[in-house]
Amino acid sequence: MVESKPQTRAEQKERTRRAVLAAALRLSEETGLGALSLRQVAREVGIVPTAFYRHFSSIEELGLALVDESFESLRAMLRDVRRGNPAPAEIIARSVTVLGEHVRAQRGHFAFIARERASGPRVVRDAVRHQLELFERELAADLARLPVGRWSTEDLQVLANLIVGAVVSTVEDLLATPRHGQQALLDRAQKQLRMIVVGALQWRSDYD
Amino acid sequence: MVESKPQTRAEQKERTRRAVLAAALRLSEETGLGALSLRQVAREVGIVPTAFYRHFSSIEELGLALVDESFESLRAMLRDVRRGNPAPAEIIARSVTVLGEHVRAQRGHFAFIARERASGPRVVRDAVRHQLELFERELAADLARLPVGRWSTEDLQVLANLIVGAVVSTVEDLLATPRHGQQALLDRAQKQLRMIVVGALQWRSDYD
DNA sequence: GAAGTCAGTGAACGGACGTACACCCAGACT
DNA sequence: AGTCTGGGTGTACGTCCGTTCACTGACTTC
Repeated sequence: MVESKPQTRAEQKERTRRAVLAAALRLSEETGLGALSLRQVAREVGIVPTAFYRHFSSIEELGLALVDESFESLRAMLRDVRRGNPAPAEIIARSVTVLGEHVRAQRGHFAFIARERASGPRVVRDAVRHQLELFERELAADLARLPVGRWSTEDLQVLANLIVGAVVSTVEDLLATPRHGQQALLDRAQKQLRMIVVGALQWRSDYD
Repeated sequence: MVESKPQTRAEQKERTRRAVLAAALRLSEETGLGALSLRQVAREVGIVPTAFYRHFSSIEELGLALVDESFESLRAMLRDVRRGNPAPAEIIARSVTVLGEHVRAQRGHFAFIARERASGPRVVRDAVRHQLELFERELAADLARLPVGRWSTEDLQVLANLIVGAVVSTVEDLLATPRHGQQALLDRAQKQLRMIVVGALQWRSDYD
């Protein structure tokens, strides 16, 4: 591997590192990270197997880097939703639209999270679950800022967990569905989120 | 392998077949089915690798058998919920309790579904997703029979999908949580299901 | 411009894998 | 009783794997 004009050495290293991450993301979509071999990744990138060690000491460590990368995509999505300060009534519709766009644009990252959350090497799986938990808390904080409803902290957590679960489930379905069927799934998700919010609002006054 | 007193030949074969399935279920909980080797399974069962072929022609085919087995567990759970004709107001509480019991008793099957739904070999993953879809429809039919609410067929599907998603998500959390923390997850699931149902009931009158 | 650093090379290893094949021998069939 | 059937055995193969080691040569440092 030499790959065109590297300029500085650090720059070239970073370029290869990114190529390794991209290759691993692509290949693991077919087999899962746990069944991915260091040699496959090296072959895909066009380097010799031993060169892999210049960047990561194992597939697991590479996996942890992919967790970081993938959750950066997820947070970018949240930022994209918040951008433009949508009115409360529009938040759900906007969120679902943005979700569809980001899943299409960053398919690999979303697929990685959905997959490795349930099946990766233990350390990777735990990292994904931990990050998802943080993400849930972040969402709960966002919900707390809404001018509608006055939920208790605990109810907010439960609600955020329910929403994240529904979204992850939607993402999994999106990933398994050809382009032309995806809008129907997004419409369904919108309906579900509305149901959840309506239920949560009612909940407070009726059962709490 | 010869294993004590076989009696008839078919009986002995069935016994080995079950041992193979059990071993594969146990081992795949650590690595995922996609990273499971035929030799590992054979070693665990105590037979020579080539004897594996007397029962399955590949790990994938074994996986499909595990899909059947696992969904049989899932349906047994549904039957267990229905048994005793719980009053509408108790259905959620009873369902959640039964869920907890069955996840504990058939941990392997539930873990298999949760895992391979997102990560298995393609044919296995598709089989799991297909079975889950059938299960959703079955649940929708159950919901339609309830004396509360009058949902449209489409809304029933959407609602069933939301419920199944929430339950699967709960199962995944249960599987990652030590015994003493599981009741809290079940309580949370109960709250979430109540929110969903309240929302769905409200939904019909407000938005449909 | 000499010395040093380090991403990438290439050969080699021991081990695990899927699968082919010839074989064995206890239960089933006639 | 004699033959057949088929689950399980044992050996052997070619391939892929992770990891070791000594190396090279372009960029960096002084």
